[in-house]
Amino acid sequence: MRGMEPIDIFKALSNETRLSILQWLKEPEKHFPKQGAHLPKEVSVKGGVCVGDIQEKANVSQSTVSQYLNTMQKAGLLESVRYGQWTYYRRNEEVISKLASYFKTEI
Amino acid sequence: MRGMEPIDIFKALSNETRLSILQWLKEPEKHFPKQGAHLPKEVSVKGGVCVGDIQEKANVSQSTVSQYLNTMQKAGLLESVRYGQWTYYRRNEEVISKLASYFKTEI
DNA sequence: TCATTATATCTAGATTTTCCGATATGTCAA
DNA sequence: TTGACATATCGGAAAATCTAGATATAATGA
Repeated sequence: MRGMEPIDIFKALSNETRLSILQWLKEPEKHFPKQGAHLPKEVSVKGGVCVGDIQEKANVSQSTVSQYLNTMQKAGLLESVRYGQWTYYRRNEEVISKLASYFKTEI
Repeated sequence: MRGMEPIDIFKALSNETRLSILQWLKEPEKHFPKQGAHLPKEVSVKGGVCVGDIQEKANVSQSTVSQYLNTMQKAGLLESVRYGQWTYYRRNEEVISKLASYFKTEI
């Protein structure tokens, strides 16, 4: 994780769907009831949701959601873990809380 | 001032120059030494800086800075006061602090 | 090995944003 | 009035972003 780039983060947040995804991932169990269905229970991807589940909820094409998630990851808002054929995305709380302080002090 | 629209705010912040303007206006006396030069001293436009001074510092065309300021005002980040032939822009601290709480609680 | 499933990447047309020069509007002072 | 100055708005070419379909990659299981 390189230094936070506020501009890239703001660009990532400048889209209704991407902003929603970030908010959904605050409470994955609430917004993605089937969460973790594919995971054997000894594996934990805490807070992570797979691309397909996010796509279904976001209601955009598969390529679009994949690109959205990539954009958000490059901005630092999300991180991903691959497990088998699934990629689980979750919030990068460290960056997000840095962003909140940036907001308070710099904006 | 209508309800805050986070997306519009993030769009407004997704530009290096606009973001700088917002930050410059945190400390106008520091970044705009000639601040208020046109104002008779009985008139106070506290924290406000005129378009020309902002343009000079931002180093973009007059029409561009005017549009930037308008964008930021529509997003709620700035407010303007006209005095004679000058328009003074300053931060809308109320909206900005609402935004900071929005950030903490919703993002 | 092969078919299937999940995700990523490539490509491109449509849409939006950027940013300027030109021009309009508004204010002041002579 | 008129001319000079400050700012706003208009119009448009270029650049960036959006979003999807097509295709590639990777993992799984039969």
